[in-house]
Amino acid sequence: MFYEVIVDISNTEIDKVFDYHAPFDVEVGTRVLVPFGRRQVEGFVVGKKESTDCKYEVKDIISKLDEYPVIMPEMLDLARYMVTKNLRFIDCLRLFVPAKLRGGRVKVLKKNYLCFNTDYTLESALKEVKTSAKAQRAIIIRLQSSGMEGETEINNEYSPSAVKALIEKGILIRITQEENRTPDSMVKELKKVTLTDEQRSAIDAVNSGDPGVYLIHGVTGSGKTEIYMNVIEWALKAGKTAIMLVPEISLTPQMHGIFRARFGDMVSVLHSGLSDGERYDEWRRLLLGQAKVALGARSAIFAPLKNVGVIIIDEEHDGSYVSESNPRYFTSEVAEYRAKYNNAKLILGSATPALETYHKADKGEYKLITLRNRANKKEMPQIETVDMREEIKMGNTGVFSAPLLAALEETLKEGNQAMLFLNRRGYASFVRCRQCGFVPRCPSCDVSLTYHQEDNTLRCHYCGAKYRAIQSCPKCGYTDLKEGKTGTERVVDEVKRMFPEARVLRMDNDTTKTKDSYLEILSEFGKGNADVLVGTQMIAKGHDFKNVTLVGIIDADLSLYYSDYRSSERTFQLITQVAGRAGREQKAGRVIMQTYNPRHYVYSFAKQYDYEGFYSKEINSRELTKYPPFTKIVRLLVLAQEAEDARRGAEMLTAKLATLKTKVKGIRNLQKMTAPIKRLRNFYRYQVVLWIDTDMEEELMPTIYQIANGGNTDKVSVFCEINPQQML
DNA sequence: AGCACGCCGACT
DNA sequence: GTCGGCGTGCTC
Repeated sequence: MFYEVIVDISNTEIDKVFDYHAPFDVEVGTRVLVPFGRRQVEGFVVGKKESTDCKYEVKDIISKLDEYPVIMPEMLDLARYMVTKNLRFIDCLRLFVPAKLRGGRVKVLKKNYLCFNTDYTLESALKEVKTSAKAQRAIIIRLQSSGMEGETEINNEYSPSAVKALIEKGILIRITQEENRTPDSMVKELKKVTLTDEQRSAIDAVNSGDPGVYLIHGVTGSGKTEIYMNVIEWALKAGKTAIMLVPEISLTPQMHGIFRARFGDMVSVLHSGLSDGERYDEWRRLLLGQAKVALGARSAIFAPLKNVGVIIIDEEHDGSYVSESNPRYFTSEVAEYRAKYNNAKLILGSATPALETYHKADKGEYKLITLRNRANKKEMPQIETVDMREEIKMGNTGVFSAPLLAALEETLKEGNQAMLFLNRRGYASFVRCRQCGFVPRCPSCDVSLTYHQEDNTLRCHYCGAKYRAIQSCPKCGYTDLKEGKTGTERVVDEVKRMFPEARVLRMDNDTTKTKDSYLEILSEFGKGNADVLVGTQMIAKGHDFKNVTLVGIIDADLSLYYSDYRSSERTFQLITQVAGRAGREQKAGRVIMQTYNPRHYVYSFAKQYDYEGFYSKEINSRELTKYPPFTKIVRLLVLAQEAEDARRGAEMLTAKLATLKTKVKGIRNLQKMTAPIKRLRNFYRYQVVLWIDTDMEEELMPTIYQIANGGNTDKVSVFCEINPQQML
């Protein structure tokens, strides 16, 4: 037999099938050790055949590395599909398998058990040991009744020597079993919930419906999680399995707890916080069918489950579902592929669906289920806008408007909590000399540096470089420096200045460097050990604090100013999400939103929680301007150390694409320009952007990828993205 | 990716 | 004279 092997080396040149021979049988999907050039490497068997047309000398596989295939046929097909999206085969395979497995680093946790030998009865066993051997007699009595217990437990309770003696006599038998390391979760009580009519009919619609894609559009607090769990239950009852995806940040211990309480050992949790060992164990439980529900972030879409009945993507619009680097993939595309393969249902849930998703539901490609009411019947908090231009006219140039300040004071007086949201970290976005206008910039990037007060540094938010803050202008020596736009640090400062007795916590990229720190901050706040939580984006998501009665949005316009076709959509989603943090339980909440642009349509729709209204306005303008979902934007990013190389690379690509544009139909527009950030980490950046008809993607992309990849040289690298999340 | 082959500079 | 610099080419 001949075998097709993909070697475990992530390099485009080598990312192809190599034929090997083996005197023994190897199943497709197994990892093997093969001779490769003058060395030995690991590889994956992806095919099997009777003969080979290989012109080289075909070498023999050295050995199998797994007892059973670790990649199922479905996943091999998936990898072949992903290869058409310009991904390397090996990078896909690596996604499917825990890192622990590769490089022969698998260590299975083993545990010894002691078992009473049933050839003996209690009496006959006791006869074998002297009456003076108290420990041995006690162990016999204990094990005879319990049958089997952990060796370490018995050793600790009695004595290892007694155990050893009993094993030697043959009264006890030692059994070694493989153990799974189970990640900790807060085990929640299984709450009996009564479903609302809306939830009931949503569940019925999904469970009695055909395979396909369902969009559950439900306001925050409409009880989507309950719906998901019911649908999963239904899949399990039908003998199928389920995948549940949530944004990385919402994978809190509470979330595991809810699922563990409902599904017990059937769930396997996969997320970035797991140790290699834990991840491997959870993965293996899925592969071996010991667990049937995979709960996790983005990468859990690759869970090794057979016979998937339902895939759920919660908070479908969340940006974390698009992988930005290395193997770039869209979770939703992979999910649709797997759902189709398994004839399963794909459920997308969100309070603010991505415009493209809602558009598909609108066209009838997806089945739309709408939940208009919160499960607990509570009203959504009132959103008030404050016109910051008026504040300035009245002489208030501070961070907080008068209404927000008053609301903050009231909240603190009543002993409630407040959340202040500002999507900009640091203290001030830049510093500028008032005399000569000098602004410190990053030496390796084309951006200005952000001032961080906590360690008195100037930092580049793009490459991470840190410099000592300046006291005076290095150009003219003037010491009066103006600070740029306010960041979270400054907001904390201001709150402390205005309310010295208030306890303030800050949550942003700078305060959550370790993987657990964000959970720590949230739990501190949840326990009531702080009155105000100031934070970026990351405080916006799915955490319920019952004492939060005020949410302040410091600068609502921030996400509106990005020159990005999605900026309105993002702003709408962000406001809705942040607003949802106020008044989750008994207490009523209010939201105060500061803006310089109060008449922008995003705000009027967001205030009314009118997603449909926003959608129809926005979709119209997308249609007029021919932006997604009416086209796909393809961006080729060209990077080089020398500006001239990057420019020439972009020029060459533009020429080729322009020729293509004249030959095929479906390319609407083509532009070459410098990237919005002209230089990053010492690389000059140019981009070629093209707008292609949505239905032409499959036809055009292979050629476009080919052109893009052809632009790579020893000096120039080209990256190709479809509908990039943000164009830096 | 790695590892070897290969063809030019300053050293015991 | 050699040791070693990293360019380039190949891997079933």
